[in-house]
Amino acid sequence: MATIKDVAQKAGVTVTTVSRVLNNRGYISDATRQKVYKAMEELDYQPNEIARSLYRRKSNIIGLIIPTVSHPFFGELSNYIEYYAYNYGYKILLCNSQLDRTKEREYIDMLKRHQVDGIIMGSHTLEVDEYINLNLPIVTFDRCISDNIPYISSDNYQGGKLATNLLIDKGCKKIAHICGNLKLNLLANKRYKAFIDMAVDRNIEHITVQTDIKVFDINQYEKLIYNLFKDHPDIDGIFASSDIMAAYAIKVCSQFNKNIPDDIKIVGYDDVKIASLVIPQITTIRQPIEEMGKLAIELIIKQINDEKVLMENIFPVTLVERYTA
Amino acid sequence: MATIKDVAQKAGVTVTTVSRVLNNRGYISDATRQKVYKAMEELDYQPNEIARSLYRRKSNIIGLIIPTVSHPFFGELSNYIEYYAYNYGYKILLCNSQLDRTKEREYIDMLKRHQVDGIIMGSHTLEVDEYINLNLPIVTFDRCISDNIPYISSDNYQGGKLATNLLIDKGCKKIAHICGNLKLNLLANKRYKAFIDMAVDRNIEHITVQTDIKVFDINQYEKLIYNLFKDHPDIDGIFASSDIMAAYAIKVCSQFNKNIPDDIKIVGYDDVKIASLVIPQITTIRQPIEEMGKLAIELIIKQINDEKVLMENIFPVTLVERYTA
DNA sequence: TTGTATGCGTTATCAG
DNA sequence: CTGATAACGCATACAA
Repeated sequence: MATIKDVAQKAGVTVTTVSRVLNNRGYISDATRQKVYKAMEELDYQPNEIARSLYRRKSNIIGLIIPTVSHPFFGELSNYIEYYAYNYGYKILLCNSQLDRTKEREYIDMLKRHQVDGIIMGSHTLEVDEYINLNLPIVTFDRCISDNIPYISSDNYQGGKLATNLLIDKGCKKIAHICGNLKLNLLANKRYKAFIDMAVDRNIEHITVQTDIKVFDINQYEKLIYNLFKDHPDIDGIFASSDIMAAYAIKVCSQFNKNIPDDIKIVGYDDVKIASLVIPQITTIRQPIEEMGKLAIELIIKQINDEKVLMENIFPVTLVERYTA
Repeated sequence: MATIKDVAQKAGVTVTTVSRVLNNRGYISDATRQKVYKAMEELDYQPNEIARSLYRRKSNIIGLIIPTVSHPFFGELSNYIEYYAYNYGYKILLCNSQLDRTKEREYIDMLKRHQVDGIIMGSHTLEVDEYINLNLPIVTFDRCISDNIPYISSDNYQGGKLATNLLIDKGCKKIAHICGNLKLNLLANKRYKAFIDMAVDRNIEHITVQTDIKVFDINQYEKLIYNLFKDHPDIDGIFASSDIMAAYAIKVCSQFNKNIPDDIKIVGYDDVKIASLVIPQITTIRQPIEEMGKLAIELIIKQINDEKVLMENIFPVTLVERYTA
């Protein structure tokens, strides 16, 4: 790889001059500018961003820590995050924590060593104090860590309310909520809260099942739901905390010969692509994934530029009625 | 952020010594070693990987260019790629080309500027010569670029053969193949080849529809398949070149009130998670995604270490019979 | 308009 | 066993 020195030599000038034309700083005669351009061309010169980063103390890299990009929600989110990052001149270092504590901690350290300019946290297995001492622009998804770390979420309570009320309005008498592990202190737990509130409020029999700590490990879903149906054959409504869970619920329904939506109704959450792809198409609570990804990048960049940011960023949700409820 | 200088100062030694304990090089007395450790601890020192990269001329970063991580196949693949990269001490810079020529080119340049140690190419919109001149360890998925760039693929011809023969064996009389754009010079085109060969060989009426150039843009699938069904209502077998396409085919079948597998049979490709999640569960050709991701990393690393690598890396496929055929 | 010298944080070479 | 010092590739302050 050619360096700035090679270019300088070839163009018969010093590195300073080359640097100048590279960054359009200060005055340079058109003649030398052309010479430099020519030399750069001939050598296929690309400035070394590592060296630039070192000098500027800024890498233009943002770390993204999520449970796993293979989960459709995070896959779609990551796609948008990377898209907008790139538009703003930033790059994304991808980290799949697999919701493993040790791995998440190692990733954070690794990102700091690599001098990332900020971290987007979609994985939350650590305690609050491990995050607040990071001393780095951060934005989290779905978790409120402290009052000076901005977070992004959908209006979980409202989403839970819409979903639960829909089930009840449609005549369900015994409803279940399938959700991630409530010990994880996530804002998604508000969906659970809303579920309970509505069910109690409207005096409907209800039950909740949680995943284990590895919330996004989809391999556990089927058994979880299977057992739910086995223990409670009379359930006639399900509010699943993700579309993937809802899809598994549909699958298990077919094993139990339960007819959707006649025997049992299902509402999902997220509105990922497959929600409208599977048959029956999933009635769900839509999160604006693209907007959320875009804002994550904007919040990181604002912090990098020392601009003020809103700490609480809650996006409205919408009920998308399809076939399952 | 504390630097090695700060540590040196605090420990009352020079940076040389600190660097030594950091890298376990040369002799150092246990006393000073402890002093240095203590200072590092107190300052929460993390070595600056940017500076290290500059000196070593090695970033330990691998660039990953794919169409989009939101597509389940690439989402799952990326998860494994990142997983194994991390195990080997490498990090992944994520690039979603969206199958845009300009973007792909820009990403390649960007990755070179950032001094990545290698590039994994899952997106192929450019001409051969744009790839062969980049002078960097590369491995591609599903495309043979030149005889000194290793590529990874599944046994596409065998996959196409298995799928097509299954349809015919099960009694289909008029079969269709839905695939990506054949102008893209991908190895996946061998599935098409096998489809044609088998159909001709066994004298079965057949037809093919292709996506446009943006092969992984799933928004076009539904209309494509809808039109296929409209133009050819008598199709009774479909070989889709991905499980996602297969899922869309299922969806459209329900719109046409076609019964699966009685009226029409469908075979997908990939065996991503959702193939066994949707109802009816998709009969498909399985690619070993994890192994392929793992090998991609290993091939890159071997090249980085100047070891010999196999150029052609074709994984066997297996027919997974489920419900749709 | 261009060049010289210095520093970004680290590692390696060579003395001591 | 430890310390100066140069170098990695680039960008800036200051001179000329």
